[in-house]
Amino acid sequence: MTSLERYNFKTVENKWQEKWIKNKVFNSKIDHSKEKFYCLEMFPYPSGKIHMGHVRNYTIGDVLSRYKSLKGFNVLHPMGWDAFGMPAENAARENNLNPKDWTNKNISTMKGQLKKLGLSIDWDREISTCSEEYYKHQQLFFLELYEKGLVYRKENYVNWDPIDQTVLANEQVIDGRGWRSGAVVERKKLNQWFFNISKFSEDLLNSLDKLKKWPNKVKVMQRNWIGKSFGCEITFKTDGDIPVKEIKCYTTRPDTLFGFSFLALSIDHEISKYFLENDEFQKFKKECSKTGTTEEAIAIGEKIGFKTNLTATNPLNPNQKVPVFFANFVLMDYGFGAVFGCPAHDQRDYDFAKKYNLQIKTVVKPEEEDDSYMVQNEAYSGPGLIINSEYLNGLKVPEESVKKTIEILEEKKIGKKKINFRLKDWGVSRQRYWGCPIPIAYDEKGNVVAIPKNELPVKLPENVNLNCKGNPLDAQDDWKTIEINGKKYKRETDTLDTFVCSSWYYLRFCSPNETSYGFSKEDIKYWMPVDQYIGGVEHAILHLLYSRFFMKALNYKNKDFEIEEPFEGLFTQGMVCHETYKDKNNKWVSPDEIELVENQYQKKGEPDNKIKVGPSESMSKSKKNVIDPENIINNYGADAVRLFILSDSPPEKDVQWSDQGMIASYKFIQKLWGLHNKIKEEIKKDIKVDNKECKINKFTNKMVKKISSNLENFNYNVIIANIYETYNFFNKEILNETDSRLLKENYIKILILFSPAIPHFTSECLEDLNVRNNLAWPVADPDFEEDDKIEFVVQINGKKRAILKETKDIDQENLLLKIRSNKLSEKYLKDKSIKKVIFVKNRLINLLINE
RNA sequence: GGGCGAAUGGCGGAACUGGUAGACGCGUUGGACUCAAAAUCCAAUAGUAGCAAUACUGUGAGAGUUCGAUUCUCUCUUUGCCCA
Repeated sequence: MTSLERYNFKTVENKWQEKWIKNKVFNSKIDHSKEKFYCLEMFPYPSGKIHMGHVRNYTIGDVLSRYKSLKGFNVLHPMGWDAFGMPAENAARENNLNPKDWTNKNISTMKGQLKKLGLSIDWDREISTCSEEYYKHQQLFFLELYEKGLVYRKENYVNWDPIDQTVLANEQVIDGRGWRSGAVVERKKLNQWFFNISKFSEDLLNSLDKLKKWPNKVKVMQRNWIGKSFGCEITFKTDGDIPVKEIKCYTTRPDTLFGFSFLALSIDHEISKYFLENDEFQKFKKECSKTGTTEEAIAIGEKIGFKTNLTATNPLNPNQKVPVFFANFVLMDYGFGAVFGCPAHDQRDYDFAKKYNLQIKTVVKPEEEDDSYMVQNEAYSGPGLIINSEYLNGLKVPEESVKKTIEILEEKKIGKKKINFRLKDWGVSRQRYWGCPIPIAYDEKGNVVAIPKNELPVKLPENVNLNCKGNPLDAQDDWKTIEINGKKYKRETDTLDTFVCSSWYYLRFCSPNETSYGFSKEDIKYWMPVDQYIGGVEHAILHLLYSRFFMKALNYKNKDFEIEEPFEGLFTQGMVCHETYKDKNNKWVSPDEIELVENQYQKKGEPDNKIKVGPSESMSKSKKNVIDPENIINNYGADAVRLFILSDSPPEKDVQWSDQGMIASYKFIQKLWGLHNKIKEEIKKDIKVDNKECKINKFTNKMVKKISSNLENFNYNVIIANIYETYNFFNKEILNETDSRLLKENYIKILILFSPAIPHFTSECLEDLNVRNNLAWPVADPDFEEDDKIEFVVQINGKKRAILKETKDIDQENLLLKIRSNKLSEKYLKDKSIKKVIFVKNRLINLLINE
């Protein structure tokens, strides 16, 4: 390529991508002489094509990986596919395909697209969760956890779609209806497999403190999710027409016990067995099943109750007897499925009490109110003092009151202190075909038997009819029926939640080819934990919590497994957003269907179809505000795309897609190429200039420091600004006579500094200068760190009045002398006395004078 | 309702542990090149006043600490996310 040609990104990028793959540049192996760095981005679901979110995620990870490699780390940077899941099953059903074929086709498309981005990935470690080589190990883990007692089966409520005969995930229920069938979703009880994640609640909570390199935001979310609460277990004495003498309940507010006005039970509470024959109760139960299973649905939905003939006695006030209800807002899996209602100080209880005309007694007042304070139109749940509660009166809410009341209850042997967690066990059963089969079978009586380990994997049958109702595996009689030791069994037909697959994939990357087990001890000992994990904040809770649980579960009763936390560092990147467009019919329109005519968007070729511009939102297919990365890469090149996606916003924040910004990045690469050729010409001239004050050395050293620190702190947008700054500097500096050797030396350093962001371009330039091997991250040279002259800010009474360029390390007296001999003095200091001088070395001087 | 964050030019954003606010980019304006346009290059670009030097105002609002606050503290407003 001659210097006059434009930079041909297609040729250059292709050339380097092929070279990198051919020479296995990014392949990693254990090397104990080097410090390792495991960089992992959340692996993609192979939905068809990559989207801009992927581009951003993987560019961020790639910049980091390349930087760490240049710093001398032994970097592991793998990629794989979260390949099981619903979309494959749906797409296969619609197009009459096999989910496996659909998935594999997508994987190959997306792999090609990722390669075009020039990512420094060790593709030899590629894994796919839908492959038998992967999921057989997962089945073994399942059995191991089962043996350790961390997996169990129980009946649980699910969202049931009566038309499709299938279980729906919460997000598949839209306005109470199935997303596909439109049928009103029911609550149904099904036998499901559970991972006992709640066993580790305390541990999952406490070890969050050890995760120093996690964003605080995510830790807070996980803490809230785990939801540790200090409360009290109280036993209420009951009377009535059924043989129940006491009911246990859990509360975090025992201090409001004098405001007790009803007891509410879950419809699944054990005493519901006395109401099996009661038609009214059955009707009520049906009514309850109409509200979804999510906490949100319960919170928003109307609170309804069913009054029993039982009464409960207030343990602190035996004269008070209150009614007992079944209520739809009480969940069986929180506490004991029973709560005591104190309407004055809990909004939910307040709404319920209003509806059923129950007593509302105020027992907490805000500090500034007097004792006659009464709760009016809404519950008061803030801090204050206890009132109307005999011996509890005057206690500070909540610091003293909760603790003190628990002590009293414990003394009276009515209740005891209890710690409760909101975190529930993880239901992993899914009634679907395209997932990892659960390695379990049942005998005729329904007894559970584990599939013998030597018969793993339990493979998914290949040719199934996906168009049947319910789980397709259920209809596979020949697959279902098996024989173990001559006895007949029926297989479990549920498959595992795909979150299980992604809970341990980072281990598999350490030993992708290990056949006997999911990973080898030696491999994970070297590579784990993941030093930097990068992905969307939308996984802040589930995926990250499940992965953390999986490590704890593998660790449990296993001395060999030494890893406690999978992800040492976490970075959550923001989304890629774009304006949304609607046409005159209020239909979403994609950005490439519109054109700008006289400052007004219209649909291409339809001048009367004006487009309404909506707010910028995260790119999504449903709103059509997507930009296809492949087109963009083809038009502008991977380096330009990488440059743009990094440049406009800090990586943790959302970024606005901008066509103009994209074009600017493309043009900038061209400008850089022009500069490269100018520099090359300069170097050829072999100029010798003896100049110790060489600006170029100072500048480069400053950039080494800046870019290194910006890389360390994920200030990737600032790095791009640094690159522009560097361009501006060299473009000017090149006009001056510069020593050729120094120019070359510094320019090579600069190219290395640029290389994490725009690797194809810099590789080409370095090769063009005959620089080939042993590239290492430059180190700032202390000789050139600072200028000899420093700009001092001169403030008079705190206001900036001038900037003086003076020698470094000048002291206060000498600087004052300089100021006195300056015209400044005439203007501001004449006839004034200096009261005080504030002197900050090598930075600023502030003179306080009398006005 | 509770928790965690955010607010800086026309726009995206920068500013080390309190020390020159607005780096860098986009956009806009003017100029060069061109028959013309595109592309490219050069210059200007927080606001107000001024020919200018310069002065004053200015980091959501209000207070406070300080010689000095975008940065620290308090109150408020708006807004995002999570939980209820």
